[in-house]
Amino acid sequence: MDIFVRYLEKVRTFAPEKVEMFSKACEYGIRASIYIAEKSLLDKRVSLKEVAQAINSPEAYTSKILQQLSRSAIINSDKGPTGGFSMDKYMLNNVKLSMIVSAIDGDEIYKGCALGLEKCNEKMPCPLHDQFKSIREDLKRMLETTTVKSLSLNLEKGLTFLKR
Amino acid sequence: MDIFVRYLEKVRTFAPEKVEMFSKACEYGIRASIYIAEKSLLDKRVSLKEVAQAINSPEAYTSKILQQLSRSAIINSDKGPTGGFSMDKYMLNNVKLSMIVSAIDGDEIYKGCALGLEKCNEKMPCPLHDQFKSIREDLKRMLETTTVKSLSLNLEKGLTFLKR
DNA sequence: AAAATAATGGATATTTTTGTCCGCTATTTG
DNA sequence: CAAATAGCGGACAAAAATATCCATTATTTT
Ligand code: FES
Ligand code: FES
Repeated sequence: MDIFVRYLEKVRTFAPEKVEMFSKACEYGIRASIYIAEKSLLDKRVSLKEVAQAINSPEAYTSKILQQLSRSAIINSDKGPTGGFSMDKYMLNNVKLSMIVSAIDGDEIYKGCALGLEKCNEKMPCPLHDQFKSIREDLKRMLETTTVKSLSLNLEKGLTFLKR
Repeated sequence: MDIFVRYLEKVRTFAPEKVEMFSKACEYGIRASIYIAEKSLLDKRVSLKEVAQAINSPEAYTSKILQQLSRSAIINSDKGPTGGFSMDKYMLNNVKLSMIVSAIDGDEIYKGCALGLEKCNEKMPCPLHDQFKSIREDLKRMLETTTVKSLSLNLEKGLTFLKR
């Protein structure tokens, strides 16, 4: 079976280069939020440049994503010297990953059909519906129960990394 | 919280339109395989046109995907009159979804990091690694244990649908 | 008030993915 | 062997996602 997969590797001339669970924008958004949260725990604001360096993301693109998170009231942004991005106490204690994902990728991840049919639909399920449902629910539950704060605490302890 | 999400809906001016677990190519590939398998169970070959209609996909694009599956030896293709696509007995009984996904999307879905770091890595895990791992493993197990045949049998029974 | 700083918003560019077109090859039928 | 059929392969086109540029706005410091 591993041989089979290796064989496919060579033959795969067509199709996507990368396929990930979240969009790049969302990945940057989550990583940035965790970094901002970590610094906010120490009452520090961070500039766009700092964020982009910390999470190893393109600066200008990251700017767009932070704007989106700011508009969604998940993070604060302040202009001018001493300005930058931060997360206030309330958000620090309450923001779940699901909010960031919703703010950037929308709720397709929850409502979408595994096989791309127009919305997941119990009444006319696609062939993969049953098998997919529980996985999607696990993912949803995970995103809805995981706080950004808990992730930033692990980061601070040096247990996890935002870039390599 | 529901109000929060609805609020985001409006504010969401930036970012991806659709974010799905598999690429479109892979979705078409899986749906096509299930359809071809269903017909092959009745010893019928199907043309590209039939497949595209059955799964409601763009014909020319579907052609590319079927070529890929054919090169990967998952389905057979025959030229000329009476030609078309089919799945032989062996494949019919042995093809798992994971093989189709590997053939089209590659194995990024198994190896990739949830937050987009260069490959998932136990030694230097991203902040979401632990939470993500079990979900990814569930997904992997599901794909590796689900046969195309079983899905096509449910389809034949009218329990599931390839288009709406 | 002027200068410096940092985010913002809009336009634009690049890359990737998705989708199309069309002449070619192989196969079957008559 | 000619005609019809059906997939193949390469080039091309459109759409979406990702990424960049730069002038502007808001804020702070001097
Ligand atoms: S209908 Fe496809 S996942 Fe529910
Ligand atoms: S390192 Fe990110 S998922 Fe394993």
